[in-house]
Amino acid sequence: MSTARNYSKKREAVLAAVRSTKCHPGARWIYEQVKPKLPDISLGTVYRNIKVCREEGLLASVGVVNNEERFDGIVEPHQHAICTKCGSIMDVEGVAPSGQPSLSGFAVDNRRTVFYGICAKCGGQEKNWLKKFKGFGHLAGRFGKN
Amino acid sequence: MSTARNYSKKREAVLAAVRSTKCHPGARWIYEQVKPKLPDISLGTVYRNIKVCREEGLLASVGVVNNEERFDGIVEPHQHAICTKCGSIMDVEGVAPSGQPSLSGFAVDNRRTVFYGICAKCGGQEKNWLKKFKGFGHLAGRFGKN
DNA sequence: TTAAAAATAATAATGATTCTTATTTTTGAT
DNA sequence: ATCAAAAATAAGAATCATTATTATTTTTAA
Repeated sequence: MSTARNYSKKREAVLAAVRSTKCHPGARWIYEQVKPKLPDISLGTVYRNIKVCREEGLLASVGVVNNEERFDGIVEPHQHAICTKCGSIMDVEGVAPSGQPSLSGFAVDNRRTVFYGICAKCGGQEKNWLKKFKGFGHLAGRFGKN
Repeated sequence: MSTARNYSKKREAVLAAVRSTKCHPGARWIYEQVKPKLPDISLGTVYRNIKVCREEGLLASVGVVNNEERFDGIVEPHQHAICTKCGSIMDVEGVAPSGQPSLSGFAVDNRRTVFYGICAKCGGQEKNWLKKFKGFGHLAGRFGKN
């Protein structure tokens, strides 16, 4: 039972805003983008229209960065790399990981494969987790499966 | 400047709870797990100790499901598959995606590659996004990069 | 033109997470 | 063991993204 939709200038503007950028924006960015053009739009309307457009397959969720959900107007299958330092999200051209043996029976959403890490601009080298801590040794050690 | 740590029975219990399961739990699950053994523990303490253990590299964040962050006590490199329907998180054995051309310069955190999709138990077949909507055609079409 | 359905603004509510503060534990040195 | 400084904690307030509610305005089909 597909819900009937009416025309809405604000929904059009929300979708246009997401489609206008490659930054994979969140709700607040979209709101601030549309606000100058349609000053009486409310943040709730942005959220509601994001939801509607997702239901229609016009938008896809990319992931959550800093507790904020980010979206993509390009719904063709592709992957994403998310920098956990600056929060930027980049498109990744590459093959879908369908071949992975332990994914058998799992229907991968090819629009939602995410590589987290540090982007080139932010340094891109691994963090060094090895430190010394007083009184902490008893918790370390024995990583991995027993 | 590594902060000095003192021993804490509660921190030990939090870490033990995460290490005791393969379900990749969230804060609330950990809290409910530890609560019977240490009845005066508070949820805030769970959150704080998750944070501390992450700083020490003893725990890793796996991703966010239903607005809840999920963790893993196995910090050796491996990937995860997350079912967006039931919220279950499975380990994925497979190669790291370092070879992807568009990831050059991006330091992938090999503990944080996530495949979203539908698990076998939940159906595992693709959703059909193609529907008809009244008054919505003007928003559809022209997917992908202009 | 009109009435039902859909969309909206304003605002309240929710829920996960973080912060604050007074109190309790831990620890190293005595 | 004692003591004081540093660290950890409980309780609850605060934050912040997101969702729900409700009265009002738009859209649409007849």
